[in-house]
Amino acid sequence: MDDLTPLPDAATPATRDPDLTRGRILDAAFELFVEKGFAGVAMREIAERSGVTKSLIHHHFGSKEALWDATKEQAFSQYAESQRTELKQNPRSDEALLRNSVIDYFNFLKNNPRVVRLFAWTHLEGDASCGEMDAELVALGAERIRQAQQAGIFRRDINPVHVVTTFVMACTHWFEARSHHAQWPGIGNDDEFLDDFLKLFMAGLAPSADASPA
Amino acid sequence: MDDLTPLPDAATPATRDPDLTRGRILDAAFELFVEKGFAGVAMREIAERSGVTKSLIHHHFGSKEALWDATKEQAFSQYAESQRTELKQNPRSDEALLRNSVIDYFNFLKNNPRVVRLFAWTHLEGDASCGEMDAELVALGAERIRQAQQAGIFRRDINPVHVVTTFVMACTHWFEARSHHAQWPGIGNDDEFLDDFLKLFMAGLAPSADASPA
DNA sequence: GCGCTTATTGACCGGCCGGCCAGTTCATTG
DNA sequence: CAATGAACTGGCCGGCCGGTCAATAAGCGC
Repeated sequence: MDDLTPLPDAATPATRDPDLTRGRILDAAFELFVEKGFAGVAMREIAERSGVTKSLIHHHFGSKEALWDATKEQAFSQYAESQRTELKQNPRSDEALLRNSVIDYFNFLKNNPRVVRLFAWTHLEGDASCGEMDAELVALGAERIRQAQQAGIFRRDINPVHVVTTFVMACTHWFEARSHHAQWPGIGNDDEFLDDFLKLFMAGLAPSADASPA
Repeated sequence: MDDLTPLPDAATPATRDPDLTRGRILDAAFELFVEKGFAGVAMREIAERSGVTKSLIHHHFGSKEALWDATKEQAFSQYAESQRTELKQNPRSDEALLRNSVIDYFNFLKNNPRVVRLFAWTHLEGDASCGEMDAELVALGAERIRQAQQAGIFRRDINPVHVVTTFVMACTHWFEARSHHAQWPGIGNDDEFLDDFLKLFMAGLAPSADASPA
């Protein structure tokens, strides 16, 4: 039955496939929620975009809020998995690792603008679930920095969690607030900003000559 | 029927006062929009909270969108004035000025969480008006940094706009995404984070020993 | 005092909202 | 081959949405 299915594309799958239907609904919900936020999207829109009846969405997800939760959970679990693998593939703790982590995180956000927006909506909701998910990644990164501090690679008088927090927030807000600073005179593009931020960040972390160890 | 109205306090001003009415509507709209966003608020709620009829809001502002625009404009003009006076009161260009600017901006956000949320909603809308308003302030700050660079106080190989951008974004996101990182293990409170960020930031700006002038 | 303007009201509108339900189609399975 | 249950549909519901309108009441210049 799957031999020459020429156009199973947008609508009307050749055969019933609840998993695929669920996925199509989630995809449409993701796009629309990310674009307009929970309150700004109508179930009818999601139904229309996913090529499915409104009733069917309720059948699969129960309610609009449950669909929103499912949307966030799918997106965030993908995000967490992507970040975790990236973080764990290099177990060494040095300056280059941190620099590359910043670059990787920055590029992830650059390539996943919808995840950035989803974070922003979630923050405004006060939903802490995405933060809990990040806690593990941050703890991992902070531990690497702590090791580098003890090895004398980075200055010791800064909370490693705040090091991670600083670069995560600077990168995230660069993309979240793009419309805010896009027109500022003299501002550079993504790569130029990343370069300058890395200069500031890495130099700020270097052990200071006059710093007295606690 | 209106003989013994015992409580004229919150509502029912003794006499008609359209300016005060406008203000009450704007206050209620600000609180609600900031809390739930444009799409999440019903005109009926604003009417109820401000002690005014829904029709009266339309009389004064025309439409929900116009009220939203008026709300943003009022809040942002207050923000801009507050920041401008703070920035212009100290014309010198040195390390202490930048440090104090960061502290002032950080504390402004800390004391005005509703402005922070309004920025976030506005960014998600893609509305660039608040960014245009900030452009003037940023240009002013960047010029100060450029002067300090030429005086040899800061390293010269970083775009001054990116210096401002970095601290603005780190501070803003600290408050915007509080629900995200509030539960991270080992993270400090507002003042501890500000201290650590300033250490990183100021040390990162110091002229590097081995930097060759362009 | 008398109008004129305008602030203010409450009732009302068409339309859209999320959700529900009775019914139909389909795949599985015993 | 039933028949059972899940996938799926169209239509409907009560209620809320933003907005309008005619009518009233209060300030204000004359």
